[in-house]
Amino acid sequence: MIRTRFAPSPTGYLHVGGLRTALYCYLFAKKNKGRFLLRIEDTDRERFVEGALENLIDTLAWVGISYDEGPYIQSQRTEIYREHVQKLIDSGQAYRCFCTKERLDEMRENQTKMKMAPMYDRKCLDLPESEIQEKTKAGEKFVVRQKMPYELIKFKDLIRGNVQFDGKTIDDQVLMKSDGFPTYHLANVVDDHLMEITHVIRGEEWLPSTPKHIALYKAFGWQPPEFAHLPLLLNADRSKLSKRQGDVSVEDYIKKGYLKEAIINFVAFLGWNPGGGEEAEIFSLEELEEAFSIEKVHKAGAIFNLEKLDWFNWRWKKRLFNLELEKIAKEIDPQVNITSGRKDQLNFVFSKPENEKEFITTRGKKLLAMCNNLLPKEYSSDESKLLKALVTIEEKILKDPKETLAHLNFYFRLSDYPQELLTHVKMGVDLNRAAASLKAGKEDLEKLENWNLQTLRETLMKTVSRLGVKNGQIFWPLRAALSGLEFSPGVFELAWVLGKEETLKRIELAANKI
RNA sequence: GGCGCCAUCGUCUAAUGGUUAGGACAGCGGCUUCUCAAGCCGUCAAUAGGGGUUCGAUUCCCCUUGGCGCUACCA
Repeated sequence: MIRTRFAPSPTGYLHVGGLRTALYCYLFAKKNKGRFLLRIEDTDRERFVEGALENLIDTLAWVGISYDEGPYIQSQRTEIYREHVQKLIDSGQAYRCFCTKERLDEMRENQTKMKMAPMYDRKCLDLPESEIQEKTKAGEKFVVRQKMPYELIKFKDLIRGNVQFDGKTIDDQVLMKSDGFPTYHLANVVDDHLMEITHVIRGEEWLPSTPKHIALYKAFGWQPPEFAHLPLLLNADRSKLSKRQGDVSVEDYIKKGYLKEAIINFVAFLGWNPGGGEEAEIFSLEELEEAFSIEKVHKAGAIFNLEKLDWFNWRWKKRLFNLELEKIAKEIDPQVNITSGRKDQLNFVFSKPENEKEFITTRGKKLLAMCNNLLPKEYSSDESKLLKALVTIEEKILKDPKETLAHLNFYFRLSDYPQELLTHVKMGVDLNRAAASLKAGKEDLEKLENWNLQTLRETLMKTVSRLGVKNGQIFWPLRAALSGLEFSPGVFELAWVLGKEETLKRIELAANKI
């Protein structure tokens, strides 16, 4: 039975690198029908942050990564570590060290000066028992250090292959701090063994510590688990992803409105991909569970590139929204014909016009819900108009609901605009052309009785052919007249939302400007 | 400094001892019932350098270079 764990220290919020580690641990367990557990490594009391644990748990739940066991809290297990370190002392594989911080600092400084690697000089390694008793009785503080074996330590990393370190170059690691709390190295090894972790999947920054851990397993007489060291997530300058160069906490991205699907998808593909020539990139968590394999994880670090995140986010927004639209359409009209002409772009053909109307209403209400409290109340007085208007700016709302009002205002309040807006040099629309187009458009629209998207399009296309000009030469002045804006939805949509009366009024107004 | 890890387009990456080295993002260009956007199509763009092994290497090996990580009573 495969067992993995995510073992963060609650020193703040969940880091995106941590999220990816958690995700890979989770995916590996799922893929292999194993179990995934959460363990909180809070043995550093100085770095304890109030609320960090709750935040961590909430964030994991939000993205949909669930654990089968835990959370286990290391600070509640200190007795276990104490017992275990005692075994190591008894068997001579760890020893008490009474050296003061001052002595250690001085020692390291000297070593550095002499171009030597700073390492503990083992002053306390062979302290006589009597002296230990004496110092302890006198209340002297001490730590427990691991007696690092001076031998070659080899192991096979699932991602990196064979790796080896010379024990002689590795410091006698502190296992137990003077405050009675274990260090990461001890607690981690003890817990991983006790919790029967089969695969330790963690960030690459732990690779140099792995020989210490292997030595510890050996000292305890335990079988070490498999190790897999994940490539780092990087800043744009290729340094380890840090707060200084942008947002690193998952919560920051949640706040910015990124979807969990997008965050998961993006992070999963940073350092991993399904391989085998697979070119699809949009994967749900469930699909990732199926596709994941640790062998396909990269060795090199990956830059955390927000542009790609934005793309994933957009794809997921569209996909999720379309899924809902499809559901709504089918509920309204089981006979509805849905075609996806373009990527992520659905066309709905209903069997009855009433169904289409209802669909637009429901669709509009959905959009309204996304930005409701951002709109002035008076806009709701003509609900039908508001809902239609929302549908015409659907994509903008999906992009950023906070911007809805900016895209919507002109439907309700036409602001004054300069005469030149009605012209367009590139399309060959001067004032004369604009005036003629407005006049022709108004004439044809006045005659139109059945006012809908379809008929509006037909009518105005006829206007174009009647005058024998290019589309834009008719549409641009009309669109400008109806919106009073440089950018807006298309002219058919505008006329459709505004209704006949308001449409003609706005065209008249524009014509009077010339 | 010591120890270790890593190296394909700007970025994320695919593939293979023999390919026109593929895709995606970004960029650029174009298309569409007008503008912005979206979408579609196209385009630019890479095997760090040097040695080997081999008929042939981007792929395997070595060196160099570069990048990164670790080097705490932090994790």
